[in-house]
Amino acid sequence: MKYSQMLIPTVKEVPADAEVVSHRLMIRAGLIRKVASGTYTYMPLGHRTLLKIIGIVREEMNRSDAQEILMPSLQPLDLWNQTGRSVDYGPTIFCLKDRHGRMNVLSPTAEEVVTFHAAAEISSYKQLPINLFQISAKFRDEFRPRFGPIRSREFLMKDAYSFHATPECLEATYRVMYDAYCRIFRRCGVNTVVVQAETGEMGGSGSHQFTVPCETGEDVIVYSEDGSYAANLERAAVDPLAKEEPTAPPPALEEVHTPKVGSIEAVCDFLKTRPCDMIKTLIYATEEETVGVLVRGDHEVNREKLTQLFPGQRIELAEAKAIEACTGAQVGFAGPVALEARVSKLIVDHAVAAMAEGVAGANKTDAHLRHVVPGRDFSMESPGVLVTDVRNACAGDTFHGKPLLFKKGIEVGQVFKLGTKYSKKLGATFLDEQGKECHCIMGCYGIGINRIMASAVELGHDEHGIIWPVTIAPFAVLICSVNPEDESVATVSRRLYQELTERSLEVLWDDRPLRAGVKFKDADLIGIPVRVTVGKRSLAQGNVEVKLRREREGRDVAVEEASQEVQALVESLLSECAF
RNA sequence: CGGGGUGUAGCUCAGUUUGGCAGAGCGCCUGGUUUGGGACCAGGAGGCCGUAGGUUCGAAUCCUAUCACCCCGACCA
Repeated sequence: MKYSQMLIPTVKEVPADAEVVSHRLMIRAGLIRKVASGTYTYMPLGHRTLLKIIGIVREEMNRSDAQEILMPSLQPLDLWNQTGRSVDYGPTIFCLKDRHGRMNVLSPTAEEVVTFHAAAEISSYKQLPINLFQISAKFRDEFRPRFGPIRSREFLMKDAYSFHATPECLEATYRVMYDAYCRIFRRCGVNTVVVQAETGEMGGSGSHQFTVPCETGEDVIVYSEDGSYAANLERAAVDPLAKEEPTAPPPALEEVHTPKVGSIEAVCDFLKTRPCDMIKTLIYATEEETVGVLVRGDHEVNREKLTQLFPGQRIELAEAKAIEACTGAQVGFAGPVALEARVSKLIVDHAVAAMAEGVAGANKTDAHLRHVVPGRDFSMESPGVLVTDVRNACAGDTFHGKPLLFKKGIEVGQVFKLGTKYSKKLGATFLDEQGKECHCIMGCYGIGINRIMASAVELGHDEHGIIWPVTIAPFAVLICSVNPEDESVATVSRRLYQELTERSLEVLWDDRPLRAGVKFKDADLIGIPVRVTVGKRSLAQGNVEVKLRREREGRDVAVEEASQEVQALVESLLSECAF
């Protein structure tokens, strides 16, 4: 392909709305353009990279005996109502009404539709297991699209769904998918960390998340230094803290007047104390009960851990009105003392149970209590009270005695064991060998195609531009003709282009009649792994210059040997991404 | 959804405080000189100042509404 004929709109200056490095470079290199918030067009170069990634994903899925299908993005809301996910997903789901008044969703994933097909087409254990996948546009009405293609409202996802007769069979396919994912990310040239993950609104019993560690990521990975433990923050467990032994018997409760001082920070300021000396009391509500949750002032409640304690229920922070009704005080003054009687359950985090004493709200507007002693001033043993782990891990925590470390990352893939959640709701059953009707056991497996692309840029770039892994680069080789009007340069360039193309290499030929500097800057920006520079200067010695994008210096190679040499280079780059 | 910010040329942004000819750099077009790391000279095209109302002799500038986009937050009581 000739550069002069291709739409590669590189820019020197970055549009103001690009924040993170991958977003900036993808715009500067002319890979993408924004259409509206969270929606992007992939320009020719960017599209080629998407196709490369899709190709690798497709190959590995096929190799794993998954079968490709294509389901509609437009799906009846009714199916989503049947599984209850129209509610679980909430406002993140794109919903639209057609001219007949029917409600439709723009698919964020496809468990409902694929299970609908399984219900219709699968009737015998002899048809199982089966693994179906598609690569298609997905839609999420994100409350806040950001980081360019990393969190967009429309994106490309590979989603696979497997159906099984037995848990062992699911286990086997789960393993196969897990291995396929390792190969896919390795072949795409992005390093991933695999962590235990929560299943969120997908439901199910087990999950692993594939995360690319980098600063831009929105996910937090928690791990121990020796690698024996890794989980995402939603799931990361912590050891209970050691019980603080008071030096002296704690004084009696003391009420202090704290007018309009509601937040942890304000109370600390006002009472000259520290967040870690406070007991934070949060009031949650499910459909039928009110729940009190106690964490230390410097800790955060972990929503997933809390949700686990109330299976089958939605648990949300209570509304201000409900909080006032429950505590008898304005928001900001809830506290554990005498709270047990006002809530149906009281969840106490281990770290609170370990405190010798603390400061807490007094359940009375504009008042706090000092010297609140867990166990003395509120029970930790009665039936309505549960002492457990409900907070996020944080710096200083350990698990199994090993210090926990934290790293940000971009989630690029996740595998789930779903179980029978969807097959039960949608009636996907089969007859087993005994003729007994059973529900299909399911797994599902997702990969964010655009996120692989963005992650690769996050991992592979320098101050001049992108450095693509050869496997997903838009082209493997760039021929840069620095004096294209010179006859010998034109001839040698054309010859090299032909030779390399005949060797099945994908070549972009920069034939533009521009100054060398401009062309080199563009070359660095778009990040093609191998650059062959053809110019009068080296041609005088019968040479061209061959340079890797990731290396500073190139070297001269005789024209006759150039294509052979370049092919060898490309192959050695390819072997770095082989598994 | 809450808070903050920004909408002026394809891009980055001045001009708005204090109302008075629509600006700069980059990019684009033409001609010339250059030609291995974003060249130089000369000429040129390009904007209903987000949109709709209002105030005024006069509005990019002041007022009102509205839309879009960006940032922070959205469990820290």
